[in-house]
Amino acid sequence: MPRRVLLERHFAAPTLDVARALLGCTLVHGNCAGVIVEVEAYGVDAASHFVTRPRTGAIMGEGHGRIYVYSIYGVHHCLNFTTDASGPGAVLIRALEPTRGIESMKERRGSERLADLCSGPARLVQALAVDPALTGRRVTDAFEIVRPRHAPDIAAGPRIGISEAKNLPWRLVVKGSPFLSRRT
DNA sequence: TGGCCGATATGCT
DNA sequence: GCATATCGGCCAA
Repeated sequence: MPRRVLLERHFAAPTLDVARALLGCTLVHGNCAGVIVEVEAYGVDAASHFVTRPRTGAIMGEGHGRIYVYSIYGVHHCLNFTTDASGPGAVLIRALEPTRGIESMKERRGSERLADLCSGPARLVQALAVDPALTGRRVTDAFEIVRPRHAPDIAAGPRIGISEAKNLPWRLVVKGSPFLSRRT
């Protein structure tokens, strides 16, 4: 049975295509894993770190298939994978359905409730113990991303928590998942 | 060097 | 639904 693992070249596609492909995939990091149920695409739009954080966000334009972990509101960190061989881009991982290492996740998160472990970009970074120092490394060095047998049903809407470019429907979710960061 | 703002999470009303 | 902690990144001065 073939392993359906994403390779560096899969991140070379346009950002929205990569975002769609990531939904439903199992993201493995250390002893923990979860199914990706919510992502957001960022390019050169007004809400993108490539524009608003020209120094740290420059990594979005320096190749694809790289890890970009940024800090926000002081104590939080969020995980992105860079995309698009022909321009700046990244996909923000916003929520997972926890599948493996759940006891570790509960300890790190200080919560027993399954839906609180990875339902938010900073929550999943804490649950999986993603190290911000991984920024710049290859995605495949620190993560294994396994495709689902069947593509999930996807819904799109505006991205969360931004003040610019609110109209772009670049937040993609697995339709009906109870593990989203917000109800749709 | 100071000040502003943010791709958030949490707790309270 | 709303307030706010908390500090890195950025830029103006």
